[in-house]
Amino acid sequence: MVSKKRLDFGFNGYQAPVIPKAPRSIRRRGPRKKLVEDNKFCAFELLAAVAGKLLEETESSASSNIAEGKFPVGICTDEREKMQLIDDKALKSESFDHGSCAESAFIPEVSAQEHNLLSNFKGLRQDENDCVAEHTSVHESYDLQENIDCDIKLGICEDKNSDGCKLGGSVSVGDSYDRKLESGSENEKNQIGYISMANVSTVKDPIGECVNTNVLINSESSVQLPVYRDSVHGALLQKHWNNVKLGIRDDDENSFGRKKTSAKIRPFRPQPRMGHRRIRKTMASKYWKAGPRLKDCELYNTSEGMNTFYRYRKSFYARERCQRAHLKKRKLSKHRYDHEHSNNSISNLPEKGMRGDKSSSAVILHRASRAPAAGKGHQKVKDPHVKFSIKSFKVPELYIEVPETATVGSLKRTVMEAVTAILGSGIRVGVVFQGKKVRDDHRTLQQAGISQSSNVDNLGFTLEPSFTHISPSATPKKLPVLLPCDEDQPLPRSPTTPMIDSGISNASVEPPIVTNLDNVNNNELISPSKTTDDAIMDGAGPDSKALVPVPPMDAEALAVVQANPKPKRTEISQRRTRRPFSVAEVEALVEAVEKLGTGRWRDVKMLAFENADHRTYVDLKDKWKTLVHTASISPQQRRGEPVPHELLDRVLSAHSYWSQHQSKQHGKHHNPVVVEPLKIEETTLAEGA
DNA sequence: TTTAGGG
DNA sequence: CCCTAAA
Repeated sequence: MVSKKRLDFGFNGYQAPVIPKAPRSIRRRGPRKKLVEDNKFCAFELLAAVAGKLLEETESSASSNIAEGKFPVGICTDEREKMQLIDDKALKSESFDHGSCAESAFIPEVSAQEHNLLSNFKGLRQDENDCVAEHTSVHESYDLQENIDCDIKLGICEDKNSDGCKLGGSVSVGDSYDRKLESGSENEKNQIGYISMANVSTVKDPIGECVNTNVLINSESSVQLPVYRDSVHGALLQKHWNNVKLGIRDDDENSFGRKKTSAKIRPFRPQPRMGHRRIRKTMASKYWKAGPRLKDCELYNTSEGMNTFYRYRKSFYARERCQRAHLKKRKLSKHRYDHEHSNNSISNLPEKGMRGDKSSSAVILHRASRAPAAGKGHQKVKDPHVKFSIKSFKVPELYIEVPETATVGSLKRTVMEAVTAILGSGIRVGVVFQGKKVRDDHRTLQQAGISQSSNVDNLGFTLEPSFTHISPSATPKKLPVLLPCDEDQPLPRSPTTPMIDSGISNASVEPPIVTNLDNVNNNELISPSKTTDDAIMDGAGPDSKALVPVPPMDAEALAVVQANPKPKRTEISQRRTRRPFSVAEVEALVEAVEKLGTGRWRDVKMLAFENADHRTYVDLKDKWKTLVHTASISPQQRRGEPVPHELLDRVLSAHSYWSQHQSKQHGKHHNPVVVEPLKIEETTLAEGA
C-alpha cells in the first residue's frame, strides 16, 4: 500500500515519457511488415526525388542529352527494374493483406485500371508501356519530383524544344511520352501525355475511395488544403486530425489510468509467418548490440526527441487501428505509415533544410545560381533567371485538439505529430501566383507570368500534404514470383532491419543515422553503392551515377536507402523502447519484493506498478534479477543511473531472505501472501557479496 | 497467464 | 528487454 502510493506519486511526477508500449501481442502481428515495405516504397520515392533533384543540378548541363532521348531504353529499363522492386513489394504486401484482410477490393479494380492504362499505350513499345504503367504506380514520386524539380527545371529548360520540362534525370512519365513524342507529332505527344495523366489519376481513384472518408485526399485538383483550401477539405483535414488525437490518446503513457484497454485492441492483421520469430530475434540482438553505441540516442529516451518519434509512430498505429477497425481502409493506413517512415528517413537527407521550411522556417532558393552548369550550358546562359527568396512556407492549417488537461509538452507533441504527418505523408509544394494557384507544372515560369520583373510578392509557395500516394498494388504484373513468402527470407537484409525497426534510426535524426550506418556496414551489410535500392537512388539511368557524385548525401541517403527498401520484410516489430527504471521505481520494486518476496511478480506488479502499464511483471522480474546482480558487483562495474546503495542493500537482503523463505506457492510454510515480509532491519546486509 | 530462466 | 518452456 505504502509503496504503491509512494510509487504512484513518483510516477506522476515522473510523467513517463510517451513511448508506445505497443503490446507485443500487437506488435508482433505480421502486417506491420507490409507497412514497412510500403514505407520503403515511399522512401524510394523520396529518395528518387531527392536524387533526381541532385541529378538535375548536376545534370542541368547534361540535360540536353536527356532531352535528346539519349538513354531512353536505359532509363526505361532501369526504371523498370526499380519499379519491379516496388512492385514486388507491392505484390507481396497485397497478397499478404489478402490473406487476412478483406480489403482487397481495390486490387481487382486497380488491375483493371492498369489494363486500361496499358491498353491505352498499345501504341508504345512494350518497354515503354511498362515504364509508363509503372510510373503510374508511383506517380506520386513524380509529383514530388515535379514539385522539386520544376522549380528549377522550368527555368532551365524553358527554351528547350519540348515544351514539357524534363524531369531531372529521373525517369518519369514525362520521359515516357516525351520520347514518344520525339518520333511522333506534337499532337500525339500531348495525347499520350494526357492519357498518361488520366490514367494516373484513374489509378489513384481506388485509393482515393478508400481513403477519402478519412483523410484528406489529393485528387490533383482538390488538394490544396493550405491556406487556400475549402471547407470540405477543412472537414477532411479535421477528421484526419481527430484521428491523430485519438491516436495520441490511445497510446501514450500519460494516461496511466487508462488500463490496458487500448493495448487490447487487435489490429486486423494477418498472422506473422513462421520464421519471423527467428529473424526478429536475430535482428533484435543486433540492434541491441548497436544499442550501447547509441549513447546520444539514449538521451532521447527521456527527451522530447525520442518520445516524439515514438509517440508519433504510435499514434499512427493507433490511428491505423482505428481506421482499420472502422473503415478498414488499409490503403490509407499503409500509406500513412509509409509516410511516417519515409518521413523519418528522409529527414536524414540533406534536404532537411527544405523540409524544415515546411514548418515555416525560411528558405532561399537561388535558382539562378544553380541553373547554369559547367560546360555545356548553352542557351541556358541566356535565360533570364528568376530568383526566389522563400521566407517561409504556408503551412497547411492544422486542426489540433487536445484536452485541457494535456500538458504543454503533449500539445507540442501533438502539433509535431500533425506537422510530421503532413510532411511524412508526402509534401507537395504548391505555387500560388497572384493569388491563384498555378497547377500546371509544365508551364514555364514565363508562361505563368512569373518573372523577375513580376512582383515577387505575388508569388507564394504552399505546402500541401498529399496523402495520395498510390498504392503499389496498382501495379499488378511484375515479378509475382517472390510473393509473400519472401518475407521470411532473413538473409542479407536482416542486418539493416534492426535499425529500421529499432526506430532509433528514425527517431533521432542525427547520431543514430551515422551509427546505423556504421553498424550496418560493420555487419558487412551493404556496401552502399550496391544496394538494389541504390539503383533507385541513382535516379535515372546509368548516367546518373556519373552525373552524381554527391558525397555527403550519399552517406545519408544511403542510410535511408538501407533503412527502407532493403528489409523488404521488415517487421515493424519494435523492441520496446528501453525505459530504465528510475530510482523511485526501483524503490517501489524493492519494497514490494521485500513484502511479497520473489516469485510473485504478478502480485508485485499489482502492488507497486499497478498503474505503470509499461512495466510488466516480467519486467519487474527482470529488473529484480538485474538488481540482484547489480548489487553483487562492484559499483565501478555498474552502469546506468546509479541505484542508491541503500536500495541495493535492501535488494540483497530481500533476495537473501526470500531465498530462504520460499515465497513461492509451494513454498514450505504459510500462505504466500502471509509469509512475513522481510524486515529490513532484522536481515542485515550480511551476505552482501 | 504466470513463472522462471536463458538469451 | 525478449523469448519460451512449463506450469
